[in-house]
Amino acid sequence: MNIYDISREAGVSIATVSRVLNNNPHVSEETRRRVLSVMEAHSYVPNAFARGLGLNTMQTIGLLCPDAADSYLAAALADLEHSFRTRGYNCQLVCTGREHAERERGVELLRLRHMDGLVLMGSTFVEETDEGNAYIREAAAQAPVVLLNAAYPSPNVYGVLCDDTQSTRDAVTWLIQAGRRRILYVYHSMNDSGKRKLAGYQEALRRAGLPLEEELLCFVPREEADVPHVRGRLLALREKGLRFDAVMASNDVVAVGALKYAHAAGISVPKELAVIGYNDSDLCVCCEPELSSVDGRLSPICTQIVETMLGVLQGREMPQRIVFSGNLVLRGTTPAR
Amino acid sequence: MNIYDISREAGVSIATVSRVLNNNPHVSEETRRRVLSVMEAHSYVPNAFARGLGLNTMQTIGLLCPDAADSYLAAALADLEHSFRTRGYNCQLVCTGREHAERERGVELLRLRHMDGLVLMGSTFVEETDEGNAYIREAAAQAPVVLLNAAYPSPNVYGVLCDDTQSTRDAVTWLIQAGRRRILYVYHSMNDSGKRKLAGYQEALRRAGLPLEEELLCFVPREEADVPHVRGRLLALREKGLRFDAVMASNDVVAVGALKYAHAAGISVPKELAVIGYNDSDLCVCCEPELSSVDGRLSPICTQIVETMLGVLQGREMPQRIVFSGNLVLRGTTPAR
DNA sequence: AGTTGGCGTGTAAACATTTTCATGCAGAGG
DNA sequence: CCTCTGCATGAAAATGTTTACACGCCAACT
Repeated sequence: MNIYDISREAGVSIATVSRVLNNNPHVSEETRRRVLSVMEAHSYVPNAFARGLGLNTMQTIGLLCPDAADSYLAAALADLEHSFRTRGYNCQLVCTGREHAERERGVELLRLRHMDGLVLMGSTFVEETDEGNAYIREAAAQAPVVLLNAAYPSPNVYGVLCDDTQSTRDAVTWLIQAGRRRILYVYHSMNDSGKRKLAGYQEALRRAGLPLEEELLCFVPREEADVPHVRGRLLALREKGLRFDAVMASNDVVAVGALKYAHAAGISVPKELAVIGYNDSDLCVCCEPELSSVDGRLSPICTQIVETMLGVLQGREMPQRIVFSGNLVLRGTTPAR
Repeated sequence: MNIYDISREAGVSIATVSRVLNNNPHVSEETRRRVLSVMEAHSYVPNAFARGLGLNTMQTIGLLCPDAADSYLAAALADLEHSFRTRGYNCQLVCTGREHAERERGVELLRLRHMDGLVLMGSTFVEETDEGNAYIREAAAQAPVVLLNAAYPSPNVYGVLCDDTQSTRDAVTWLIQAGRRRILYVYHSMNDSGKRKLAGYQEALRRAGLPLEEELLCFVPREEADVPHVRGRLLALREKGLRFDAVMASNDVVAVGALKYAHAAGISVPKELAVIGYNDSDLCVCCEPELSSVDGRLSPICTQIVETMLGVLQGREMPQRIVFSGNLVLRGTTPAR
């Protein structure tokens, strides 16, 4: 069943059928009805590929996700896909992993499958050097690129993000005002977002007039950023005599590791140790006590990503960088004040 | 840049260029090299839509996911996408939600976007009645449909699943052998998989000669299948005087709710209350004590789904139903024996 | 020497749309 | 009555591939 069969049966030309298909107003009501009824009768669906060839688009957005199993990114995935679909776009999922080569290969699909735009999910995609980000610029030369919680100033590249510096600064400042003085910062990544968070931690201490102690910075490589590893790591630090009365974590999983550490070491939370996570994920409410965390505003970020992408695709001028401010969500792992 | 430009510049016909593109062996080494170098020079990429039109496929699989934010499905998503991509297929993500109409609309995209196959992620998709599953049969008339952890006997529909009955039976039997007699079954869904799990619970009791007590079946509607709701629900049951020494849960989140209940009620786990979850998700190791759970074999299931799909697409005969048996993973919420 | 077969290559049709331009017709205005 | 305008419609070109078929050439048989 193609447009010719329909046109023949309806006694019109294929141009008219096409017009009906595309809701072109230059068709008489009667003709439109006749054509539609023939389509209905054969439950005709236009060929997507031919349409793509003619229009040079199949209304597809590529969602590049370093790890769909990560709860933060999974939530973003669900949100983005749903919003794009209700706006008439479908999403191609590409789980790239975090290696440069993998990400580059993922971006390649933009060209190979001729997508209309790309969403790079997470600041994993943005590297330190300009050469490292060459692949983003190349992609942006083909179609608009929108970054989730990251920014990279370059033509046709847009960033929608949470002000991680402010959020982390606020959280750490809260801890300081609650009387904590030795705040361990446990972080799992030094990508764009990771750096912004660290800066926030440092700013908070500086503003409070506290010293920046090197030994209170605890880096955990991403592969070891799981609960048992973090727990073990903190236990080891304690063994070595390090003392701290609060933990600021770069994500919720790491924070849970800190809670586990406290439990293992017989340290009471939040009395002896306060803990704040990041992302306000489902995990928080599963903890005992429930985990205080920073809400990274994922939902408004996703909404804005879709808005930005569609705006650019419609030729509108869009801001290249949109920042939301995070909120501290207090629960059981921070003391009452 | 199209195939004509390349052919002109390389001094060959478009057929030859196409042959080079498709690794057709009927091209002399010299010609192939010349064509390739011209392509390279212009960094030519064949038009995906035209190719789709010619070949009647764009090597795309539709992944229909009721909820990408669900950790079980998110893990499956990552696994499936990666496997399909390494096998040359790309994935279209569609987050359908669990409503019948939404799912039906998702399946519609199979036709509209001309995908090569559909993976329905979760037994949510399979309904009780044959009329309810009409949309699956219609989809299967267009392209192969593979169900994740569900089965529906119909032509061109394939199911890859975990033997939930056996797994649940084993887990409950373990609890019985550990001396527990009043085992509360908390479940959040009565779809295909949910029913199989419940059957396993009942079988275990029957085989052990224990009575099936209606009051020990605790159904929690899906919308309330989160930690605080389950916790509240169990507290209410306790208020009403119900006593139980173990909880078998239909997923890990529900199990965490039971742990929270125990904590709130001052009940010690696993001494006074044993808890077993389902799916062996990341959550397990975040609990205190760590959650014992049933490994639903998601990874081998995903691998097999891809295998089945590709097999069918290559015209091979594939089994319509493949079952893996689950494993009980014992951690801290079950007593030592 | 003539036939056969295989291989490299080219021609042209097929794939199913969209879109531009032309055409015919009806009604309005001079 | 003629012209002009606007609208419904159609013819044909354009989109960029794949592929069936034909052709010519050379080597290997008969």
